[in-house]
Amino acid sequence: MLSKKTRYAFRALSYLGENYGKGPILISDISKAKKIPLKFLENILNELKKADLLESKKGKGGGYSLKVSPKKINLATVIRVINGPIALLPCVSLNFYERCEDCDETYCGIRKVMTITRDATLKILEKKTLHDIIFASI
Amino acid sequence: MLSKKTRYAFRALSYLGENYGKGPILISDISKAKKIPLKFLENILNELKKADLLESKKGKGGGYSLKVSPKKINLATVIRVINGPIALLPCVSLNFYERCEDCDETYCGIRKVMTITRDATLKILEKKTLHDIIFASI
DNA sequence: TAATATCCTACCAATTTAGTAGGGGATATT
DNA sequence: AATATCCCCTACTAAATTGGTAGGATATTA
Repeated sequence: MLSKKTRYAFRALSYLGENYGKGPILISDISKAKKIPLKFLENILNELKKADLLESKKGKGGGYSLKVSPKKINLATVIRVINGPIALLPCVSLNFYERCEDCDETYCGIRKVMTITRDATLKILEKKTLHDIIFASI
Repeated sequence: MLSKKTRYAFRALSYLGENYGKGPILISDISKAKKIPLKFLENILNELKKADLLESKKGKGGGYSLKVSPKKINLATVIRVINGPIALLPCVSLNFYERCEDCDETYCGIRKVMTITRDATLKILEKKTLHDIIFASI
């Protein structure tokens, strides 16, 4: 399950995507529009910025904006930044790999299935972008 | 990510699958063979029993055994019993559905993607069985 | 009735989640 | 230069979840 924080991230990014090209957007605007607790949102946007998905500007006229077009931000990237691994087991994660104790990976049946599952999931989440979720309703 | 408990469940079920048809197996045997803390395993097996995947017998000569053949126990079922929802959002879960607040499901783009993801995942996890993970190495 | 083995209730420490509080620092305007 | 604006950073906290442990109750067999 994705955390509430991740769902907030998607909603905030959608708002920024809808306003892409219009200059910096205030945290407080996003907070109001998407009903996300302000200080929590501050934290989320900052993490997305550190992950290079957003850029920010301080002072009057400042705010956050997408660093690249909504078509270039895929959902797998967002989930990894805010939620963590996409795979169901650490030993099949591409970005957060951790070895299993007491398990020979070559012969582990669970690992084989979880690898297939990971690939199927990634095929979708890496293809779908912010643009897709913004304009899904049309 | 699947919990440690779920991974224990898979390992315990694999052991029971390997010994299918041999009568009741002791919790302590599974615990030793698969290196799972005894009392924790007790709890896990009991939950699997309540979910109708195992049957148990008390007293001397007792223990746990699979209620049906390893070919009839799919991984999605096990995950749902021990880990919970398979979907990435409650609003797209088939077995643990919960409505989103502040979201029109008909037009929610995130929901659409997460539905596709869920279906792709289930297609694999509902098809793969205990038998598959036991004999994956061959 | 004694031994065996599961079942049940309750507890516990560590970690994660979902925030809140408050000030610091950069920027723009007046 | 002063001030208002707005992001940035550190620290704290309550509640829930995770990963167990302890101990006795209950059922079964010999």
